[in-house]
Amino acid sequence: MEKTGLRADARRNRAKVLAAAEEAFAAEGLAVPLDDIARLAGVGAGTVYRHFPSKEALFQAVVLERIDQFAEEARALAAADDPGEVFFDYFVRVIKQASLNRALCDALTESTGTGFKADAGDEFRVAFAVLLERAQAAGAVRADIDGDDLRALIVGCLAVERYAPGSRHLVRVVVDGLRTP
Amino acid sequence: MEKTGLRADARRNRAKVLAAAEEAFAAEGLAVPLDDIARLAGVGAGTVYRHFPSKEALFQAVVLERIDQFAEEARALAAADDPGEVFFDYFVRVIKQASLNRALCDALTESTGTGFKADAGDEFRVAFAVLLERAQAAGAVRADIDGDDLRALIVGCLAVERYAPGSRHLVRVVVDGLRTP
DNA sequence: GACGATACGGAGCCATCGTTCCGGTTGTCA
DNA sequence: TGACAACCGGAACGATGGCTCCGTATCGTC
Repeated sequence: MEKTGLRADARRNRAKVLAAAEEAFAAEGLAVPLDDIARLAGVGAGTVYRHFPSKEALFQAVVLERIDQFAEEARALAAADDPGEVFFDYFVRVIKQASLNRALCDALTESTGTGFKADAGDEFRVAFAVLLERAQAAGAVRADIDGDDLRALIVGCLAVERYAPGSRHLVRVVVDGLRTP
Repeated sequence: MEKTGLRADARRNRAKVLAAAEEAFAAEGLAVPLDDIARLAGVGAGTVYRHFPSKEALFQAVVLERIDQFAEEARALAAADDPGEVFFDYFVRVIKQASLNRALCDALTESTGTGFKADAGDEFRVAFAVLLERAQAAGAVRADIDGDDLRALIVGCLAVERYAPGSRHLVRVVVDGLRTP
C-alpha cells in the first residue's frame, strides 16, 4: 500500500490522490473525470499519472482493497453456525454496502473483465461461494444456483437499488426467491 | 407515424433513418453513435437531424412504439382467466424481449426521466399494474409490491440477463420471490 | 424544360475526457 | 549551500461524439 523509496512529497501526493479517488469514485463511479479527482486531491493530472498508469489502474487500486475486505469478512463467517442466516445476512450486507458506493457498484457490475475476475475479485467469489454451498448443504438455499449466479443476482439487486433507491423490500423478493422452495 | 406533407425523398429517408435506428439501437442501445445510424441508413448526419431534433428524440420514436406494444398486450390480458399465470408469463416475456433488445433495455432502465415516465411508458406501467393487482387479488403474488417495485425488478432482471446472458433460472429466482410466501 | 422551394450530405464546430509532455520547482544528500 | 535527480502542474494533444451550417442536388409545379 504505502510505496517506499519515494520522495516525501511524492508519497504525500500519492496518498492524497488515493483519498480523493476513493471519495470521487464512491460518489460517481468510474464515470468521474480524472481531472476532477486531480482537482479534489489538489494536484495536477500529470501527478496522478506519475503514480498510476491509467485511470482504470487507479480505480482498481481503490476498489480491490474494498472487495478484499468483503472476501475477508466472508472467510471469517465460513465456519459460523446457522449457515442459512449467515449467508442471507452477508448477501444483504454486500448489496447494501455496494449500493452506497458507486465504485463498488461499477466494479461488481463490470462484466467485460478489467481483471477483477482473475484478480482479487476472485477471492471474493470463492469465499462467497463457500458460504453459499454451506447454506445449500443446510437446506436453506435452493440447490440450482452457483457462485456465478450469485454474482449475477448481486448485479441485479444493485440495478434495482439504483433504480429505486431505498426500497429494502425488493431485495427481500430476491432473498425469498433464493430460499429452498 | 408516416409523416405526410413531406417531399417523396424526404419521406423515404425518414423511413430509412427509422429502420436503421431501430436496428442500431436494438443492437447497441442508446450508446450507438448517431453517425453510425446515419451511415447504416445511407444518409448524412444532417438528414437525421432534419427529421428528429436530437438523438434522444429519435431513440424515443423508435422505442415508444415498442413499449406501447407491451402495454397493448397487457391490456389484452387484463380480463383473462388465471391472473397468476398470466402475470408471471407476461413478466417473463417482457424481460425476455427486452433482454434481446438493448434499446428496450436502456429505455426501461433509464430512470432519470427522459419522459418515458410521463409519456407512453406510463400506459405500460398502468397496464402492467392492472395485471399485478389481479394476480395479487387472486393470491398468486405477494401483496407488498406495487407497480413501481415491479418496474424496478424488471430493471434488475435485465441487469442480471446482461451480466449472465441466457441463465433463465435466475429470472425464476425473482419469480419465485414474487409468489405469495 | 425551368425555377423556386425543399431536402441532402458531410465537413466542421464545440465540448468532454484520457493521456502525454515539458519548463519550472522542490526534496535530498554531500 | 549547491547541485542533481525526482517530482510537479497544467497546457496541449488526440479521439470521440452530438449537433450545425451551407453549398449543392433533387423534387414538384407551371
